[in-house]
Amino acid sequence: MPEPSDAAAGAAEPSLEEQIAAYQREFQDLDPQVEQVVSALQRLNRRMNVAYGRQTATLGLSNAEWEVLKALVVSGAPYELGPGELAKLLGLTPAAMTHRIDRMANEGLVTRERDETNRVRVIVALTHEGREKWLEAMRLASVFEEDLLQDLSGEERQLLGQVLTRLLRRVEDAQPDADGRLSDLD
Amino acid sequence: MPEPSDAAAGAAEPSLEEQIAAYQREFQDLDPQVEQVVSALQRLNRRMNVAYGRQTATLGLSNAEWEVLKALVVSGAPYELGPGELAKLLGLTPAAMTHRIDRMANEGLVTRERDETNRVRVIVALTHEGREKWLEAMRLASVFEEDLLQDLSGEERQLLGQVLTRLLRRVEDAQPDADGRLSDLD
DNA sequence: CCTGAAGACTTCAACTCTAAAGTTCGAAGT
DNA sequence: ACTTCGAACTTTAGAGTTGAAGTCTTCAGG
Repeated sequence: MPEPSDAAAGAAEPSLEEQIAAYQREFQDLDPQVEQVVSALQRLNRRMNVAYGRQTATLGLSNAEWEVLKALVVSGAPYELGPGELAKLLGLTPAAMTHRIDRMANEGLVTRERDETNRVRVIVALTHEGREKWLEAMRLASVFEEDLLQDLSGEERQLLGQVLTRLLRRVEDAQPDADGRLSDLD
Repeated sequence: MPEPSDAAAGAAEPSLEEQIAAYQREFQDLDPQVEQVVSALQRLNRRMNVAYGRQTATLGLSNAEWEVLKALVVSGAPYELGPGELAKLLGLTPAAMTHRIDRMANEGLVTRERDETNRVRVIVALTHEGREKWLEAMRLASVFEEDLLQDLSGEERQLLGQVLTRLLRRVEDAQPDADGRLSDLD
């Protein structure tokens, strides 16, 4: 048996510390404190997304579907949006949204109808089943988030929230939505 | 001229506050403090990724290519890794990495050769041009990051970095890499 | 009215990723 | 040496995305 010639075996992901050390080695004028914040933030976010993905998967929901459900719920009653609106909110092209809605309509998560008062528009509406799925996913997510922050004191949570919000404001002010479609949904 | 019948026009992305309010309206047992942290974190991260994407694009680099370059640089001299290693590090399938390397080799960012001591392995090596591209991108990124954190005091930066690192550790301990390929690279 | 322009959505072709099968090579056991 | 097994990579088929072109509808002006 050829021993796992550490091709894919030895490519352990570098720890956060190792990675930061590597950056400093390769690029001297780098503030380690800044890099610590940025790298931890990005890595944390990725791990969280993986966790969300696993959870929604247990409900038979893809991340793509989860995002559409979220957008509809956040929009509030009557939980209706057009494909174009959804595309913009999720940061997809309208074409992609057309197909995504196809699939979700087939699964009964949403309905698609033409708006009779303005026949150019199409209305995508959350079904009861779609809303239930969202609720289930939300329950899982909130447990996970609560657990994640468990070790933080109330004060730390507050501070963390405030600082992150300040940073967010700074980015948003700096990039005034330049191209129209930024975002995935939270 | 049909006036922008607010189909895609009126779908302004909800502000962070609006979104959190919407979640609470639709799902009562939600800790607003937790949600503030999580939502700000996710949104901030997305905006940052958009910013990185714009920057690397000005260098004629896709985000995909940027990630491969990062992995190679972080691996240290001689800046060589196998396709399998890269795939694992970036959280892609080996198949996807094969194609990505094809493209990057065509553009001269990396070279691909068979390892003559073990002809099963393939060695992907950073070219001089690839390293230069990485450096340019890194310069842009570090300026952006420095600017982002500009309003934070040294103390705040330190605290933020520590808290995020604690959270990261918590996630990583909880999901011991379950399926083998988690991650994009930071 | 009829025409032209612009909006909202869909269709189409090209691209990238995943999952699974296929190919090639190296290391043991016999 | 021969065979077999496993590892590393590539190839192939299918899902999902983008960008561009196309369709349908509405509205404004001649």
